[in-house]
Amino acid sequence: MKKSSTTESLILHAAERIFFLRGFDGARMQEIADEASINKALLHYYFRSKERLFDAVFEAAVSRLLPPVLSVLHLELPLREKITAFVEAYFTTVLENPFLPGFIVHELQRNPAHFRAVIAARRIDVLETLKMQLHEGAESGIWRRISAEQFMLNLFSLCAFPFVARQGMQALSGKNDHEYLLLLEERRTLISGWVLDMLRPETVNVK
Amino acid sequence: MKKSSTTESLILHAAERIFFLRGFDGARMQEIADEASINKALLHYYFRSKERLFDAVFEAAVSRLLPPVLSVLHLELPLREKITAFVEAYFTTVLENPFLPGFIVHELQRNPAHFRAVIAARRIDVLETLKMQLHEGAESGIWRRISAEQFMLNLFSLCAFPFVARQGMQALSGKNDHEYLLLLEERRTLISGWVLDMLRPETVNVK
DNA sequence: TTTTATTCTAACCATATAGTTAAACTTTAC
DNA sequence: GTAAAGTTTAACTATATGGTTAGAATAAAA
Repeated sequence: MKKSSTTESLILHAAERIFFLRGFDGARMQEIADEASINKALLHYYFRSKERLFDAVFEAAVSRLLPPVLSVLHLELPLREKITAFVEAYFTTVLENPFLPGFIVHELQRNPAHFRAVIAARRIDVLETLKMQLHEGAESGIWRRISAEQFMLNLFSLCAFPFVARQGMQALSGKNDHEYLLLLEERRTLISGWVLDMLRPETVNVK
Repeated sequence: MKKSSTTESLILHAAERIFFLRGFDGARMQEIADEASINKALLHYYFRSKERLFDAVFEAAVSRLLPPVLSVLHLELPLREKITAFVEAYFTTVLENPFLPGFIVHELQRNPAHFRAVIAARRIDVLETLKMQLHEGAESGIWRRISAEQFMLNLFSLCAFPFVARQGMQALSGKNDHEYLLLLEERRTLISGWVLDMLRPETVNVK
């Protein structure tokens, strides 16, 4: 049973490349088979159907992105460090899988229930810890009052959107792939500062 | 030739609903025909092929989003007002077409050249004016030094991502449709403040 | 070595889908 | 009112696609 496991992961990796690139509807089983250099029937031998193969890929994708990224939000860390840790975790993970965010975002639209199910199954609660921490910070006057939801949206937006809309941003900015990567690396060092700026208590009339 | 123009826009609207929801690959010509309550052959009579019909929808979509949103960036306005105007334009447009951002983002991934072509054809240059304005602001010490690209990314990210990843954010936050809309309306009033926070010259050790 | 279970393939099937055609219906022009 | 042009439809075609099957090749067990 040595061969089976390697073939299975061979298929999974090929399917991942194709599904990441084309989404569920755009992907062809034949193309996945070709990508894996195997017969199309073998796909069905290992994963009964296109749906199941896709589910496996999606599950793996979510597993690769969410845990490393969301777990830092629960750590016992000052907000400042937590933000930096989040940004680092996000960029590290996503720079290794640049199509991941777009893939997930598209599946979010295609089949919202799918993602909900995955989230529910993992009992993920991102906001719990964050809410407390932000509340405390606001009470003690260190941070501006902001809902955990808006804070999360800001953090996610600044990190994820440049990947999700990469092609569009490149088109608008005229940057080539290399230049855009530099831009992303620069962001990696800047985002946590920006997020903290948004948290700083409002200064009175900076002019 | 009265009927033709109404039928054409009837088809376009139906196609828009379906393409927005399912993307090019997920959409079926039959479903579009049903949505428009017409015969499938009529789609081909008005728009030779699925590709052409999609192109028409995409062109219309880009036309609806980009001009109102990007044009404000060229106005002779102080940065502060410009940012507010941008956010207002974005939310006004997108709240009327909630699937627009996701649709464009997906097409960006599926066929990057398509968007590039549209941008090129319109000779859009978002950064030109912005660069000067940010440079002047930085020279005079009013604003922090930041590249126009990063600034644009920040602005776009904070506005667009909550729409693009709406289903995911709702899943993570547990908000229902109505609650999420409230969150978006709240953002609409907050984003320009945040963007300005990110622009404010770095204060020395706020602790 | 022989038998059995597993892994893999070529050829096939059923169906869904984009696109076509020929004819009917409707509007416009005269 | 009639002919021509434009619009719409039912029925059809060709093909792409997900999935199946029967059997070959390979590995494991005896």
